Amino acid sequence: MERENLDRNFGFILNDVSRLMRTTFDRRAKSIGLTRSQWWVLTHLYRRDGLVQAELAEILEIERPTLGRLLDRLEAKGWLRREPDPNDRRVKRVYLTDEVKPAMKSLRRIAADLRQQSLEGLNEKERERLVDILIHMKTNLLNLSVAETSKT
Amino acid sequence: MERENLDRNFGFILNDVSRLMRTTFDRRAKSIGLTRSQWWVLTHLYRRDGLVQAELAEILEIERPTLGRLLDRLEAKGWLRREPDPNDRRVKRVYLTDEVKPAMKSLRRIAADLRQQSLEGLNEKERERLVDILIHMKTNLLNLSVAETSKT
DNA sequence: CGCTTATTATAGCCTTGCTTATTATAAGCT
DNA sequence: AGCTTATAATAAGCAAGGCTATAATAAGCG
Repeated sequence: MERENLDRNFGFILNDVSRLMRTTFDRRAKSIGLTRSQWWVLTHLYRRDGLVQAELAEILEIERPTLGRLLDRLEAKGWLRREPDPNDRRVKRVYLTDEVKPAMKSLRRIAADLRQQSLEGLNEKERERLVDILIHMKTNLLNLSVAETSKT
Repeated sequence: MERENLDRNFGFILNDVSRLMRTTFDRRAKSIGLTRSQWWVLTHLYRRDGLVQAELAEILEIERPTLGRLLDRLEAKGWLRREPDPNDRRVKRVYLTDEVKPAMKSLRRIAADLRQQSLEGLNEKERERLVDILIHMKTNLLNLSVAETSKT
């Protein structure tokens, strides 16, 4: 009979939670002048500077053009520089500027607070459980994606 | 010490899962000519036709301008009509066209399959648990949102 | 060496989020 | 009735996803 309960359609609840986390983060980080996506880029570069754009896009699991425009905005605001690779002229490597370090601290604080607040009322076991389930789902979905878009 | 484990940053895993579900749905629904967001609009109208745009936006939990443009595209493709309300000339009511019904069946199939496939390998109890946790989180986040954006 | 294939970055276009501003109309109050 | 406030829809502008196409360059191979 497949009674569809719209209120418990988990696909959309997931979507809602994801959207709320993004918008809340962005609202709080607005004064710093960065969005969550931008922060995520900086976080990865912070650990590993000088990455090639294609590598970075791969790590972040976003498309290259999407990353390209993120970098445009970040570069325009002075958070990073793109430098040509001396060995491969197709390549540009991405380096953080010195402005980044002080901002990172505030952003990590924002992220940690938000994580804490969104999980309020859930015990440690439930939190672990949640992450396990999400990782499981992600694996399922990635397998589908690979199967359906393989350009053979 | 706050060792940040990027691979288990649940905020981004959540984001990834949500994005993968959206893109997978959209890929599969492409031949019908609808996106997941558009399908979600139609689904609600299907249950309750003739809604006022502002009500519909409220139900869908999206901003009015966002809904407005969604409706533009849906109307342009002939899935619905906007009609003026006879009692309140500010208002437009939204009605589905007859093309919708047959398409809904395929879309529900796509949604159900995707739900099934993404949850593959998780038992009933875990699925219930997941939805409970997500609803809990959504409540937490909505409370934050209300507190931080109240236009007093 | 020279031709073909692969790869990097980017431009361009589409969708869906958000915000803020504007216009038309209704409702409320003195 | 007339003025003020509230509400509905939309326009305009920004961000971040996706996809396809293109130019430059590298790599592979006959």
